[in-house]
Amino acid sequence: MGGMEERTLKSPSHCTGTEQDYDVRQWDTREGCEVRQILDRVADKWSLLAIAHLERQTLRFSELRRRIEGISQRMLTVTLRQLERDGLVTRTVHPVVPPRVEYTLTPLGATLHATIQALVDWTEDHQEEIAAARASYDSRQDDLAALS
Amino acid sequence: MGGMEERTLKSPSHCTGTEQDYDVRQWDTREGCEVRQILDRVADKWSLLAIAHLERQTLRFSELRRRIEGISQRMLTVTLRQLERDGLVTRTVHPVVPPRVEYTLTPLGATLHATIQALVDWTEDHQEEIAAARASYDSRQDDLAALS
DNA sequence: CGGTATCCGTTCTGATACTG
DNA sequence: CAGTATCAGAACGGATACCG
Repeated sequence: MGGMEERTLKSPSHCTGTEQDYDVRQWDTREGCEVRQILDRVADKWSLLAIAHLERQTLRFSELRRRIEGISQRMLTVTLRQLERDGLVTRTVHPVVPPRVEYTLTPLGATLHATIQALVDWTEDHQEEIAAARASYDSRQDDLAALS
Repeated sequence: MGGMEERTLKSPSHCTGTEQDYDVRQWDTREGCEVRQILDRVADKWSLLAIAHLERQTLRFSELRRRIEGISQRMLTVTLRQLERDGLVTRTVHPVVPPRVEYTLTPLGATLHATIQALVDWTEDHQEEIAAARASYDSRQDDLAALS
């Protein structure tokens, strides 16, 4: 999703500008819109998983890596750094050898967890409907293609 | 995010496989996991916006395009096709000239709207905290860099 | 109007190698 | 252990041109 090189904090507030007549207007695409930017981060695949796994427990880097199956070391590092920067995760380095680095949700991160869980729950609850819809759509497409 | 060329429906169910001892296990990264795949789609930037704008109203292609500022014609088409395939959006073609194509949320899509809105609301509610966290993190980084 | 097809630069991501 | 650095391939996404 969005890059991470922007450090433009031009319009920190609600992106009100050219008014439109819908309640979705606060979070559309305008340049410098904070909400959209944060949403991109928060709706990110790996971020979602990391936050979910950190619920109510502190985990080490390698523990997280094992739990989030399929994530590369690089992506886990990048994701955790972003979450740390956003104040959603705390990173604690214990000055021992070998190094021990622990990650925890901040209170802010904890509040996000519930919301994320709702999205995950929705997905679980409706996965069969979606799979069915896809199968149906695909077979219709196949039928159309067969007419050629 | 995820590509759209996979039509593998190998494990349509809950991704239970190599068991792990956490409640997040149902939606991790294993190959063929439906939940993760759907989540990627649903958490997509443009999908979110499209669904949000379609709440309680039918919109034409061009209307959607105007409302979702910054989306290209191609991305809108791609997004709407995905949502249609997933059974979240209905596409109705009126056989008139010039063509008139209308999009509506399906009942399934409507149930997703509430969840998405919760995520958006969270983002709006906490955007200042996040902006502050970022600023704080960045200045700390700058301080560190200054020591070189 | 509502697309589709194509080209192409940008971003993302995984693999690999190396380090304190 | 917990990274960082680098590189290459894949995916994303915009611009453009064309069509029913």
